[in-house]
Amino acid sequence: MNRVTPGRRPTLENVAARAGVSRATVSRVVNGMPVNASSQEAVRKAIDELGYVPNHAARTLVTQRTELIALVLPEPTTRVFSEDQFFPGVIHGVSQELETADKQLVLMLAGSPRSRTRIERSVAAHHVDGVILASLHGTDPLPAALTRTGIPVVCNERTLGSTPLPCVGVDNAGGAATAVQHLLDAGRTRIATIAGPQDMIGGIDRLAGYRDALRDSSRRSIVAVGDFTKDSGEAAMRQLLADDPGLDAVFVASDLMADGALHALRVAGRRVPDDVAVIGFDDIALARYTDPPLTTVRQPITEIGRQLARQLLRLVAGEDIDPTMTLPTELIIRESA
Amino acid sequence: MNRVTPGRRPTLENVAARAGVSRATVSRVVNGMPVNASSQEAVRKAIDELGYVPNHAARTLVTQRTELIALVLPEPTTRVFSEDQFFPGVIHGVSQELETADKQLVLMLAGSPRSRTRIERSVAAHHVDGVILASLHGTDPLPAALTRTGIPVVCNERTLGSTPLPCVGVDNAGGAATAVQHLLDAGRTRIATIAGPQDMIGGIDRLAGYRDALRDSSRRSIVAVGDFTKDSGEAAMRQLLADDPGLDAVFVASDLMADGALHALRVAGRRVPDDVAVIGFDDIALARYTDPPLTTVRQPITEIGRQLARQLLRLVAGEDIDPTMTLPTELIIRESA
DNA sequence: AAACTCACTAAGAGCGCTCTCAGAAGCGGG
DNA sequence: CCCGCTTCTGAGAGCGCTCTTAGTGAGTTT
Repeated sequence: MNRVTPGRRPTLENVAARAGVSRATVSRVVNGMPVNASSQEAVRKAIDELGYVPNHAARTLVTQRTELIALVLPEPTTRVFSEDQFFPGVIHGVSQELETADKQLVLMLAGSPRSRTRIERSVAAHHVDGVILASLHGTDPLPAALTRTGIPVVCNERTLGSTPLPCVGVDNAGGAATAVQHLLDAGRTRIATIAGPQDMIGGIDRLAGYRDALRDSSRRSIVAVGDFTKDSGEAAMRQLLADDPGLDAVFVASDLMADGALHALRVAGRRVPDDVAVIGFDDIALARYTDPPLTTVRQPITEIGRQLARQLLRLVAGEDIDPTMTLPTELIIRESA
Repeated sequence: MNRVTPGRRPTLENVAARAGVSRATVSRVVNGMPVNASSQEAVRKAIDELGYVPNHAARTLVTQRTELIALVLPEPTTRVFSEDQFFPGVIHGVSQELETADKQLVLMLAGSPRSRTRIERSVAAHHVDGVILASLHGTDPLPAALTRTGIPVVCNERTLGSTPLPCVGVDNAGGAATAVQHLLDAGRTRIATIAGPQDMIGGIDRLAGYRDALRDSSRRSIVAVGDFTKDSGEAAMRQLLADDPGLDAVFVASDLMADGALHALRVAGRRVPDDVAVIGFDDIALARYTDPPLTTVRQPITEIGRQLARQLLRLVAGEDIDPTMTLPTELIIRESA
């Protein structure tokens, strides 16, 4: 029975019959392996006429490759759907790179415990060839669980937990230090910081960079902690002003918090940058529109996504990679400092 | 050979051998069909001990279902990675709904022509069970191409082209009319609008709603057109002020454009809402932070995503659905009008 | 006690593809 | 003119699962 059953998609078998060759030959043509020109032609013709498209599941079953890459996002964090555009940027970079490799992107939001179980099951079932993990908190058990499945995993920012994972991050400490140095160079003397959450690499390292730069200059550190949201930045700024009304600069660990800080400063009657200089971190779209436009440390978000995908693809292909990759940041000078 | 080959994942066969039953029985247990309690127990035990996870590809091959749903986003539009948070919201809703149905989300960005071909091929290969199409421009050939594959497709906003597609949208015209009515009720007499692009449903219908409401009140319409971006809103506002310096209200077809308009008004020395009242559309996060906070027409973005997924799942399950679904909007009154 | 029903389970045939392996065909050299 | 060599092609065996079709044994009826 090699007739094309109506209502059913044509198979390799049908194409082979129509072209007068064997299944194997059709398979070779489809996969670009060397085949006699005349059969090649016959097969192509048959494929066109039949509108044949290879069945993905059947291919996966034998090759053991799904051509699917999962991007796992920890949904409940403030970042996923916040204004900072971090995840859209990463998605953009990842999907660019996957496109050139002809893989598809499966988006998995790790919100509820239920969804985490689902993700683990799905990965264990070899539903995907590899996993990109984004911005997990230190205590998260997901990396360990996924590593156990044997599927390649990469992560943005190094993991805080005990499971070491290949990762690509940005030079948080270096970027922060550059920002603080810029403030020092401008003659600022009482430089505070609004740090991010201390259970995330970004929060920790940016604070460390701030401290490093200040220590070198033997000035006192003045620290408040936020959670990367605008509101928390505003609150932290008020706190700092209360603690040290004489501060003349503040390095803020995220642009969103910096926006909040600018607000608090305005309310407190301080002029930016005249009275207080402000530098943010991230260079999100908003940074160009704050009042005044925000001087900030840019992190190459799309590039992070791209490299994440590239590293993972290497792993999937069985190549060795350098387990840590750090991308440079860049100080973007606008008007707030 | 029913031994578990090392380095290879256990199969149904292995589980069956270990539990002392047939493959079919294991399959029944896995799929929750009625099975004798004792064999059930034995099978569960064997599954646990072996760490068995069903092979997805094999199952797909026979059931013809992939449990995958594609979300196709037209990448080059201004919206995908802009600040308006539309797509993140839709993704959120979609993935919520897919989670309850135990399906996975495949994200496809339709940017380059190459990527569109890839999407078509992928869908034609039955790589996914259904497709959600978001915000396509009227001239896009993708809906027609996808419909041809026989895979269920739903779309947000009705399509402008010739291919009618099941869709879920919001009451753009109604929302716009409500906003304009609110301005009329407040005694405004010269009400302008900044419309969105006229090749997108949102742009067209919101303008239509504005016109409807104004026609009923027999006032003149004053129209400028933007492209949903902040900059275009600012430019359009300047244009309107030049055209009719006496206007006392403006309905803007998106919050992002409204933010730009507020800026232009401030620069022109008009007070909001005293001199000019402003109403936006969307109710994005930013709307609460503009100066003054923006009165706007909220569209239930997450709910759109949820309903999109729900409609598609019905289609995939072979059920009939009402091809058009319109969700209500809500006027959120803040300080700009 | 024999016949018959009923609830399960076992066996086996695919699903559509890849890939190994052996055989066919083409080709120059002895 | 035949043999060994290379290059292609075809047949067939799976990949791991579902689902239909028989078949088994226990329980019920007459």
